[in-house]
Amino acid sequence: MLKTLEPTQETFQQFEKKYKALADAKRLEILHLVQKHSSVCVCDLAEMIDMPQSKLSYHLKLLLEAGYLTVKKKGTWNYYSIHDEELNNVLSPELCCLFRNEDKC
Amino acid sequence: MLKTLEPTQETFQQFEKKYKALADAKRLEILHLVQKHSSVCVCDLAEMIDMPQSKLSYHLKLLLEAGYLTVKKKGTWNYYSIHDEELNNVLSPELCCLFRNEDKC
DNA sequence: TTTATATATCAAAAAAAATTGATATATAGA
DNA sequence: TCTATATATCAATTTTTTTTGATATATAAA
Repeated sequence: MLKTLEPTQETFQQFEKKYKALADAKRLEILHLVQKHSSVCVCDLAEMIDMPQSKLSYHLKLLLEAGYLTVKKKGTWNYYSIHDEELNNVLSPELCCLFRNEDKC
Repeated sequence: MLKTLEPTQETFQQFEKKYKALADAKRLEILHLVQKHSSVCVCDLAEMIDMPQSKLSYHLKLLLEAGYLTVKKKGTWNYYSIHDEELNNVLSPELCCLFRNEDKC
């Protein structure tokens, strides 16, 4: 059908969560760094961004819960990567360039 | 030049502000309602969204400062409208449909 | 001029989010 | 097995954001 459905309260709440995760300079920097390195473990990232580990883990958790990151465990290390589809759903194409490597950028 | 510039701390802070403004279900609803009505005054909007006027003015201020809205004064009334360009800069095309009327939606 | 209405803003209180330091768990390597 | 490292999580504190009710300002209408 062609008709646009009226967004519900729930819709707005879902986007609130998505945007809240992006509403922090440090988390945006984290996303950018993760993108740049494709896959990074917490300790390396903590060094790059100069942030205490527990703090970083907190921010990673928010980004993860919002769907912007994925994790893979390797031994004691947790490697984080960008979840492109989720980011693309939310960000304008111009902004995606900040968080993805694309030919067109 | 073709090379992508590294984003600075300042860049991330600017986007933090942009996303913060969107990181609230009520503000998203406000944006949607303003879009739907093209141009609305505070008192009408307050009724539509069932929100005390001072609270609404607070949220309108944040959206205005983030650049997503414009105001026009007519007598005692302040009419708010969507600032499309700003929204488009930040939102994915799919999301813009929530806040704009477009042929393709 | 007086009265009523629309709006923004302010200060105080409440609520939510972020930071910190400590600790628990799991794994790798000696 | 023992030790060291990577990570997540927790409780307490601090910071930021939101809400509330009151008030000031401006305009319109009587």
